[in-house]
Amino acid sequence: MPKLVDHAQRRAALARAVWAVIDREGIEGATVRRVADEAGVSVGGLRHYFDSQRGLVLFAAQEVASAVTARLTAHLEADLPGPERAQRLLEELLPLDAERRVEVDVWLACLMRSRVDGTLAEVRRTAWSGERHVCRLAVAHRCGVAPPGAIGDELQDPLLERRAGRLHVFVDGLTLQAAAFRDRLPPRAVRALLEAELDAVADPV
Amino acid sequence: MPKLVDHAQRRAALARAVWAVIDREGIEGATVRRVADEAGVSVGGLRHYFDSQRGLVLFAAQEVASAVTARLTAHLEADLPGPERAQRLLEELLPLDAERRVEVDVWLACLMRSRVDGTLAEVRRTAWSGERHVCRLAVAHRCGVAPPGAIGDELQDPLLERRAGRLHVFVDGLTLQAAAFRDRLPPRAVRALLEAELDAVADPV
DNA sequence: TCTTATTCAGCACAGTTGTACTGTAATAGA
DNA sequence: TCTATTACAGTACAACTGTGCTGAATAAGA
Repeated sequence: MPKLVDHAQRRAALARAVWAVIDREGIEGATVRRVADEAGVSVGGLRHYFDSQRGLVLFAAQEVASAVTARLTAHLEADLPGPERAQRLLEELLPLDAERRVEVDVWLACLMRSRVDGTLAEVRRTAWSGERHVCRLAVAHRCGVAPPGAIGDELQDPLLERRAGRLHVFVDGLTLQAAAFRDRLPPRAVRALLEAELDAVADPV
Repeated sequence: MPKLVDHAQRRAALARAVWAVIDREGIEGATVRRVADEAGVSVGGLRHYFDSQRGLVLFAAQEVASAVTARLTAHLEADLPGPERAQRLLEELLPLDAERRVEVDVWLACLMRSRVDGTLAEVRRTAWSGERHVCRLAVAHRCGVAPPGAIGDELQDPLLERRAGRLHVFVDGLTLQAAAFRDRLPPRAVRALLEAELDAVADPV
């Protein structure tokens, strides 16, 4: 046998190449040839790990979810006061630096494509549930109430559950605007808007 | 000379064909051939009105802005109580029926592409300013203060100006979620969320 | 050392793409 | 009636696309 490559790690690296190409040329530029060039392999080599281009893009989208989830769990394991933890959690979803900007760009591109590409529709649904869960966690930590246990569990207080829904919409708007109108919404402004929104979440009990 | 066709009207009809194709197959499906098929002309016939595919897509995006603007001015000329006018104005930006859903899908697709297609970058900027203006108008009409005169003019009350910015983010989030997660956010829920947000805009003066 | 499964590179191929080009039918103005 | 111009259809072509295939280099296990 040859070098005996770590299959999962190799696929992850190729997914990062997809991110780089999408970041540079948009999702329409994410062709097998350009991704292969970006990763420094041939089309045949790429095809050894992904049997179709759709599978490649799908995996790249799933890797975005994985990367975000990893950072979120790290924040949840860290010892932080509730309000600050709420802010940090939601900031992980926003394009506040180069890394998260790429993730958001890839994610939004795949989100749009999921309308006509069925293979992406499933990851879109799970991402919505996951993001809603993060919003509920943020509301719970901001207000000092018990966080929901599993994904899909609503907050006990109906008012706070409603506010989590509103927060979800707001965070998505912040994501879209910060990604599409980068010049109008620099990271500082994004953080300030998010902070104000979290204050409003906890305002009158 | 032949039939002596109305050039502008013909271009508008072809732009609608672009909408239909993007709605059905996404922006990647908006090739000259498929648009020509949709419009019932040949590629040569299409090229007689648009000398490039990018120009075709650009015009289709501009036509979205035109359609929305036309409806907005109609609402502004109608005689309605302030709060209801505010709601109606913002509802024109949201995918609440089939027509507006197509517009939003086309717009979001072009917005994403504008990151890598310079010809779309300009229309993106003007759209942001226009949408911000609509949000300021909505806040002004909801709160009974003087609406801004020209696009770009801020609200006199800094608090209300800040709330217009927040409303802008929220409306974009609502647009994105309603378009991408149609099953989770039916039109009724979208309207309710918007109404609650407008109530919050006018809540404590 | 030999075998054999793994990791890739490279090419082939059919289909699609944007754009340029030619030809043709049609009609307004002379 | 003649002519020049407009509105298309159709074709051509080079570039690019995803995918299938072949084959070579590699190194772990016999």
